[in-house]
Amino acid sequence: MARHSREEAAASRDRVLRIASRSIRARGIGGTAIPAVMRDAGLTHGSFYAHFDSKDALVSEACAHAFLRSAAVQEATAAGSRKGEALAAIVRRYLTEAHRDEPETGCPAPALMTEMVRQPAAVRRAYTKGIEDLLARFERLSPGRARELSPALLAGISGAIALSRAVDDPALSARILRDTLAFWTRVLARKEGKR
Amino acid sequence: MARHSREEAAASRDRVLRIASRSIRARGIGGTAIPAVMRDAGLTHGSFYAHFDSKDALVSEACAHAFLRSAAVQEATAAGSRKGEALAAIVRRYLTEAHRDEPETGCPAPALMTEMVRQPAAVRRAYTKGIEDLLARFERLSPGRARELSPALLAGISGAIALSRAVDDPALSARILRDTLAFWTRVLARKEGKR
DNA sequence: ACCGTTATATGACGCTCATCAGATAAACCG
DNA sequence: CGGTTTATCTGATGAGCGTCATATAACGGT
Repeated sequence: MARHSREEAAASRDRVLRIASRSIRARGIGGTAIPAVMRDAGLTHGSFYAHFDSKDALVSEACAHAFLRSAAVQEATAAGSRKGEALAAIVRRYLTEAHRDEPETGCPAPALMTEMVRQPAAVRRAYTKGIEDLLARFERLSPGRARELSPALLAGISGAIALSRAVDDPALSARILRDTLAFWTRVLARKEGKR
Repeated sequence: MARHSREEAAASRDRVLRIASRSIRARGIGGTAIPAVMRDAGLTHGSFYAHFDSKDALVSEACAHAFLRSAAVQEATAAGSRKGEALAAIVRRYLTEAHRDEPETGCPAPALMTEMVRQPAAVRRAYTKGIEDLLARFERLSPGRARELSPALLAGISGAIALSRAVDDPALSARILRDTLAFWTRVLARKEGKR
């Protein structure tokens, strides 16, 4: 009911941000309501504006946060794979049923793809920054000179995750993941072979 | 204010459906409001339920309608291209800035991708049917035996359109379209070469 | 000519949302 | 210790939503 200490307040803010970051991936931006986020954080809705200027400000930060977490996972995957196969390892981990079924901890790129067009400038900026970083990582890890391949790869795997979630037939959903993984694995192996 | 004739009523229903079909692609499903659709159709909100059982029923029909219109465009493109190059022609037409900038008349696959997970059964069914038909068309038009390539292709081009719309940097948006088109054109040409 | 049907319109219901105003009380700071 | 700051709560505002109840009046069939 009353005020918290600096650290407690910072922890509250962090909790709200983390919950929002998961919520926008699981329920979308439009489906993320401030009252629900605050309730999940163990607070009442009114205190929201003590921490953030607006919903847009929260969503911008939450979006950036989601990309950061996702980036950490990818870097860890890259670090745990053999030289030149890092990108293939990332793709292999990306196109799984686990990733499909857990959007709230997954990559924000496919989760927010279609909603972004209609978001205010600050939110789109955060998303674009995340996409730029993703592409830069792909280019850095590309075997051979496959720079122009990165956008097609990102579009391909994020599109596959989004589609596999959208479709209501489990067999079709699995096929989308499986065939897309097989395709890109072959493409990346060929690039690797070529040096 | 009063009743219309059978034909006029059917025309009203059709108008509502067509407007909804455009609206879900441009504004999303959550962003499509019945009052707005009815206003655009020149009616008041209350008469909506004389034509449709619920918003979900409207969205289901609108989704199916959007896939049908999009299919007609693709079939026309295929018919106007040389044998074996139909798929490449479809992709070339798909990955354009015009398609990116006109979602309301474009393919519903990228427009609704991320919202579908959270839709009721009937709506997801309509979307899945549309995706199945799309994949079947791609397989039918595939040069050589590129059947397992279709899901990766659909994910790749719909993901590219969605990403190119999401991003706020025009240069990046254009690059996503250009590089993805170049990549798939090369892939399809190789398959064609192989017979 | 009539009457049941129905495509519209008006208006209301209950809900949820983003945002803000005011009060409270604990934390911070001198 | 005293005064100020501020994290939180309660509650309100106004808007928009999907849905439905009711009324109207023209249509369609008899």
